[in-house]
Amino acid sequence: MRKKSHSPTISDVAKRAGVSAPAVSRVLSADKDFVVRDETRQRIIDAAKELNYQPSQMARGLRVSRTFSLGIVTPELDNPVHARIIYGAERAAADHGYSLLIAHRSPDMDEASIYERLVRHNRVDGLIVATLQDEQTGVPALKKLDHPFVLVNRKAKGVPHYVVIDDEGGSKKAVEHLVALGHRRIAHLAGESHRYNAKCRLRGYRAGLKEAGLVYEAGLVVESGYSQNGGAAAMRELLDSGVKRPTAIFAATLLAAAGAMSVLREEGIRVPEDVSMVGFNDGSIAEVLAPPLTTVRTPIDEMGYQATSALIKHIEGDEEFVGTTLPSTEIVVRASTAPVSQ
Amino acid sequence: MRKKSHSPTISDVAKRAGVSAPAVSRVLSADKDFVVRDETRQRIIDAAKELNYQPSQMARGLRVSRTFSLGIVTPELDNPVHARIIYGAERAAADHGYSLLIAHRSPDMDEASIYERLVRHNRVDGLIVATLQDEQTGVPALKKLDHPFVLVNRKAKGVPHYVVIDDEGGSKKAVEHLVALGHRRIAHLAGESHRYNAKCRLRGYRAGLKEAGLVYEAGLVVESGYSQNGGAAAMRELLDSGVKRPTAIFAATLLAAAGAMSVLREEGIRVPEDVSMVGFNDGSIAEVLAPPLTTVRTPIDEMGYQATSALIKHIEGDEEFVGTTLPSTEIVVRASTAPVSQ
DNA sequence: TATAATCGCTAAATCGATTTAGTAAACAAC
DNA sequence: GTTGTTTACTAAATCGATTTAGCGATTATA
Repeated sequence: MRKKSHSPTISDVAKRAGVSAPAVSRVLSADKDFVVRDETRQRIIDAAKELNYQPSQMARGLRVSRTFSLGIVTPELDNPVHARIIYGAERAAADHGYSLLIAHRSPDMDEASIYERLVRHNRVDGLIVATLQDEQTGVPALKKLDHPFVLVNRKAKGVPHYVVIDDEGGSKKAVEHLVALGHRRIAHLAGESHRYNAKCRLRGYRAGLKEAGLVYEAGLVVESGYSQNGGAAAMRELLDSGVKRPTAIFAATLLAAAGAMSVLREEGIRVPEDVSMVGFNDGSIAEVLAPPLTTVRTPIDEMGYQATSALIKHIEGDEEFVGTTLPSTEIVVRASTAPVSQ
Repeated sequence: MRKKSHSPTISDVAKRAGVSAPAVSRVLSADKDFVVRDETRQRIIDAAKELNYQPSQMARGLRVSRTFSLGIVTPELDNPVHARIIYGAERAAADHGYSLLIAHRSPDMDEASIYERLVRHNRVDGLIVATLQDEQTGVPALKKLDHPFVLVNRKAKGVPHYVVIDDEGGSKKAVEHLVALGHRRIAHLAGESHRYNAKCRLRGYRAGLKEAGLVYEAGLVVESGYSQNGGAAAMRELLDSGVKRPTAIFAATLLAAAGAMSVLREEGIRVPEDVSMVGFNDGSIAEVLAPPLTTVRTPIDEMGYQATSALIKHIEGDEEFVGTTLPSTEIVVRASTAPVSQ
């Protein structure tokens, strides 16, 4: 009395249409090399529809050695940036008939073993690597698998399969925005220096300064990491460092900006009257901060979407795969930035 | 020249161990009814290890009609609450050797068709329904599938398979906290009245009032929904309504609290000096608000974990499945609550 | 010594699709 | 009228596991 009603199989459809199973298979997969009379084709299609036939991906996959599933490896599931990458990836996968399997990597877990589990155990057709932790060990591990993969949100040496946002360009825009408001002493709360995004954003910051004819001052750059606590600590460090106080700050992330603002508030330094603040990557948090935060908005979900689409194309035989940098970034001006005083 | 090196199959292992494929299968799956000499068993285990053999879930699934995968249906992937449910679900799935397939439901998508796609197309063994939208249509749709499922974060009539947090108890604690601080005019920014969680939290609010001997005043409850914009609008409505201003507010969500606080700020009403604020569900945002928000912390990821574990047990033949309400909730006191003034 | 029971395994069927090879029927060409 | 082509399909093999049925060898029982 366990299972009574199975899903209809290809033979059920074949029987109903009065043909053989292969005929059904080839008609439904629109095989060009298979010649059928229109009438037979129609019978098959009708039968499939009437039974609401869905081919078993398992049986299909067993034969063609594919699972039609992709694995996405992500740290910090509750980080909105990663959530949006997954969101984009999920849409792309669904659009192409693939399913998306998520694997969370907690910081203590071995990177390589997660990749291996997805490829060997789950047999995913491809891997979406959302934040590769360590280029030194991660990239060789990925390459050794000899399986299609794509890097999201970072590049790595010798890996042509990546999709990133324009961290550098966006950061430059942030600086330009501040410069346009008259700021000339602009600090940067930077991510950890070994991180890909951190490097790009720092580079963009420097490019912005340079273009405005401002000199880079090492004392105005403090490593904060990406977190709110890091942002707070870095802000405090900056205030205590003895350098002349900046009139504006560009933080490497939204959370770091938020953390920095809470320190400023404690110190009685007003935003934006005394100091303007810009954060990187937009998010709903930006709106509820006091004051609402000016940010650089980036196409995060688009990044997930494009990476996944490209991966699927690659899996399905499209040999060329060129890395993509999504250009569109824009400043979302809120209340945390204002013209420099006096 | 396509694929050279396949993953090792059961026959590879069998050959290497000098036995038949079934022997390998039964030894590796620790089949009690299969009698082997210890030496043969060891040869098989060694061979499997040497080849790094992983059984193909596809072949296995085809035979036993299971995919060893679960589908989780979630709205608003970038909502931290849902992210944490997924996080918990992913861990539970991994712990039991299942994989987790995520399906995002955007508000415009038909609920039933997503369930159906997961069950019919992806053939998941079970469904984790994280926020059922509409009880009237959703529950019959789920039941019609005749497939194991579990409701997370809400109950529904006639569905014994659910895991929820203690919305009511947590809300009561929020009120108790405020009462302990001397507040007697406590408002509630409520979720939409048809939502499960909203109802529970309102009930908890009323229970808290009652226990403190306070009378429920309809004018102090405003429907805000769960979002920051909703919280802001409701706050404004409350201020404009003409009722005597409350000294404390319990908001149904963290975001609603944040939105409400931004309105208070605009109006020059200080938190917590003039009004105390508590939000439901903790999250990192709480720490960066001005002031940092007192919240009710709930075991969200635990909810995802337990729901998934229970679902798997159910799939694997455990007939009994009793709904669970996770008891532990606690107040996280931050700077947004203070003793009532005068 | 013949028969039964137990041990330790294997052969073959099966799951539901795809793919390769092939075949019957209709028609054309020589 | 035989051979060759084309048309429209089908039979059988296959993917990699599990499961059912069963078989030869050894030990126990009558």
